[in-house]
Amino acid sequence: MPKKVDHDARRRQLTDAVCRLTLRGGLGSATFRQVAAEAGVSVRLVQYYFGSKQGMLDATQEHVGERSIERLMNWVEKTDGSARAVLGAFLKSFTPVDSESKMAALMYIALYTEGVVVAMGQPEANPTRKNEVDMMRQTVLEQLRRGPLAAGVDPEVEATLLTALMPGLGQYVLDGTMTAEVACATIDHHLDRLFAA
Amino acid sequence: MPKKVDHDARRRQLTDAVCRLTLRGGLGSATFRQVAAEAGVSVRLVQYYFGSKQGMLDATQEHVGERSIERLMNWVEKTDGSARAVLGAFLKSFTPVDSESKMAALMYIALYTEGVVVAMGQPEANPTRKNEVDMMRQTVLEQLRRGPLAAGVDPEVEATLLTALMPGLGQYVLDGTMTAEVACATIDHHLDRLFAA
DNA sequence: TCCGTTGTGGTACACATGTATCATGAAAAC
DNA sequence: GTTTTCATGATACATGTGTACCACAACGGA
Repeated sequence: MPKKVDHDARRRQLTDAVCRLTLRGGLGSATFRQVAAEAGVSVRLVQYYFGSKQGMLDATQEHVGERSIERLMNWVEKTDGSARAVLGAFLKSFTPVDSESKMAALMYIALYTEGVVVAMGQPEANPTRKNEVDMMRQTVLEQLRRGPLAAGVDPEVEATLLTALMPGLGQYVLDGTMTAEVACATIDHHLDRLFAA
Repeated sequence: MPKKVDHDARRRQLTDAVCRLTLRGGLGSATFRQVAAEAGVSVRLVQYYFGSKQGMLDATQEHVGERSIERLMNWVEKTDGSARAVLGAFLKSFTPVDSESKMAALMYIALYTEGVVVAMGQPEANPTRKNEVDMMRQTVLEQLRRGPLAAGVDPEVEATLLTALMPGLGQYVLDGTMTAEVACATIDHHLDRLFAA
């Protein structure tokens, strides 16, 4: 095999370009030509690595997801390990605080919007999203069950509520409706109510 | 002036076509030619009524917003007028239960996604969205203040939390992650906690 | 040394899109 | 009845898009 080339590094370089372009100008700006120009390579190359445009978008989505998980793990490791702290770190990792997480949240919104739309016609056609959200809810549920919870708190219902709270907070921080600090404070306030002092 | 024509009716006919097309196939399907074909008119006509494509999308957004408000008013009028009931009706009106509200939620997501993206670069460039969310939060806040609230409930913080909760619930119902019943039950559960029995 | 596989560039093609232009019908105003 | 103004139609145009095709460079194996 000729020409030793780190395939994964190349792919990451290209998906990074996709992210930067999407950040300014929206998903519509992520065209083959623009991506090639942004990454400083030829159109043929991005075509070579992803085959089709959908392949490019899929790879980008996957790449962003991996980085989000890494970021999440870092946040969780810095806690004292209590359910309250771990859950707070977990939820706050979905709030766009720096440029990195901003990009992640934005890519999440941009990429999944189309998915939601096309999934409307044929239900059960897009199982990836459902599984992801279920996993998120499951994680929240596990931490809630570790307790100690305040009296009368139902972990199942609260897990659903917390999971549903995240997209809205992310959106509002992104578009400037509220600051990241307010979003985090809202999370903390609610967690304080759920957990026993 | 010749040829009596109900301009508003025509515009509504066209924006309805935009909605139907967006429903299946996403916003990308809402092209001049497709809209014209869906509405059974010529391309020139839709061009005549909206000028540019952005004008068409803006008009659609406005149209969807008006219908959502009408629907909301209907829901609120059916309540007993208590703060708890009005707030419940208000929040549930954002949950996509039938095809009408599904379309509204989906158009909301599809149309505002681009707005969020372009607003990232220049903050304060998209005041419409912020004002809308602020108004929603203001409405929630007013109802919360009417009480009676449970002990230790801060209306300001709870208004923020409730406002942020809506987009997520809407999304999850749309993509099939949860049913509309679960979403409404989650809202009720939380409101029961906030309001004094 | 030569060869074949792999990586990369340049470019052409078919197509869809937004918009502009030209043309026509239709009805009110005079 | 003529004219003017509004509403609508058909179509042309420039552009940007995804993708396919052809050519070549580079490097590992024979």
